[in-house]
Amino acid sequence: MRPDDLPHIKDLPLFSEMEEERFAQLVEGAFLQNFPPGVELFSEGEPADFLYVVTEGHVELYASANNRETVIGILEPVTAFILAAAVSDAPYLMSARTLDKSRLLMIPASKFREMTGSDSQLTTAVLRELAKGYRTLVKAHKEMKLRTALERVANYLLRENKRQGSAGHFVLQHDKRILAALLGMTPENLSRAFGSLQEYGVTVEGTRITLSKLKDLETLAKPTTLIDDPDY
Amino acid sequence: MRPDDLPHIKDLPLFSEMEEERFAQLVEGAFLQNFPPGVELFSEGEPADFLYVVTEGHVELYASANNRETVIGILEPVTAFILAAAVSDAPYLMSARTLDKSRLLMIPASKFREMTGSDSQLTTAVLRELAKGYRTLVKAHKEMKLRTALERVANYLLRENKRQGSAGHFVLQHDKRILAALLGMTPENLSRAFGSLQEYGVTVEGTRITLSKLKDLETLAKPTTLIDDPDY
DNA sequence: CGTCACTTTGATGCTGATCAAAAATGGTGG
DNA sequence: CCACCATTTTTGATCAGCATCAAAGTGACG
Repeated sequence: MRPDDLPHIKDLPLFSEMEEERFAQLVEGAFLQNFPPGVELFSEGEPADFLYVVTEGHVELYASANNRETVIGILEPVTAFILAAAVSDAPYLMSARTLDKSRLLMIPASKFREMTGSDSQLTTAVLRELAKGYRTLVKAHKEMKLRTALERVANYLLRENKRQGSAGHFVLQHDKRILAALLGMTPENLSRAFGSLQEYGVTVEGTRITLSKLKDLETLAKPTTLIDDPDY
Repeated sequence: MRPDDLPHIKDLPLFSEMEEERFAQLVEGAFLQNFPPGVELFSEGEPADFLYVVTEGHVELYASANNRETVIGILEPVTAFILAAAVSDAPYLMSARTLDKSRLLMIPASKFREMTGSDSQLTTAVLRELAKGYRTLVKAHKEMKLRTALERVANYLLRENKRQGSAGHFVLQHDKRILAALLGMTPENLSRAFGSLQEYGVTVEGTRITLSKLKDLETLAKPTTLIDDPDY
């Protein structure tokens, strides 16, 4: 691991409160590794050997059953993931693959569990982080059960617009195929959804999105802080 | 609060490791209260003032948007709920109501947060409990995105059969209306799903269920530990 | 024993999946 | 830099799954 990566990682909410010495201890058995796009990091059902942190690139969490596959979430820097499995010493419930060229910190789960047992700063930070992750997942679950596919697309566009500076135009961060799975629909359906949203001022040119009738789109989407606000 | 309730509660995984004195401190500001069925305990969007523990009865966690309502989970004794909101000092993302006559421990969230900051036994226990809750939710989310309504019903029946002793017959624990919402479908559809499952050996007489062709039902349902095993 | 909520049944229509194929895009090697 | 290939995206046609609306049947409880 490059020494100049460390400060960057130490700044994570997860580690920032730890004593330097404790942090050094945690990280000494860890790897910081580069991956090309499309690499499978782990597969659901495997024992959770590592806790991961994305520091560059993007990671897709996905799950399969019955010949179907769906995306549970997409992680951007800087985010720790698979915390619950690592804490519980249980099998991964999701698989993970890199979407882009990515840089990941891999902390052996046994070491991590050992340290969460003894370092209360760390335990508290992990608890906060996991609580945040839990709430994110509740929102995703609510969205899935309470909204139609078209509403999910509309709200996704509104969230992404806000996230990229509320300029009224932005760039899709992922392939439409992956976006479709994240939104719980087929690529064909997503394409048609974009078509239907034209009358609500949505223009799609490749990955470039323009929202020209925000009001109308919001009337359709009916966003709510209790699903759409990432800080809530 | 009745003094003889305390030992019962102290036995919760959440509290069992705490020192007696700390536990007394936590519980001194708490209420242990009886509720009739159908009482709304709190509503999504409200600040999380209490952490709850069901000690008797059943509690339904539900959420609304757009005139739609869905059930996120149903809790039985003895379970702490709404941990993430209490930890995060954030608004509830779900509403809760009693389904039966119920007995609930209500711990002021501020007190709870205060103590998780200072008692590392408690912090660790909360972390474990929350990690378990997170994994339960991941399973629910996967089920929702990866299975059809009929498959969800079939798998629910298999899980419930196992939970009630694998006798091949058992009793539905909730109104079919509520069960339908939990499974992400309408009551009409659940009724029809039961009809379709007759050819797989499923008999429904009121709340009494009999499974006479387990093999066939499993062939249809394709249960997997990574969704259906509560201990995984 | 009447009322109210829950459940079932039937008819119909919308939402979204599937299948097939054309069009667009992006990366690669010549 | 261009031609080619593989992949992604779009478009069209069709179908299955599930919701909705309406109404009858059932059961619990005052």
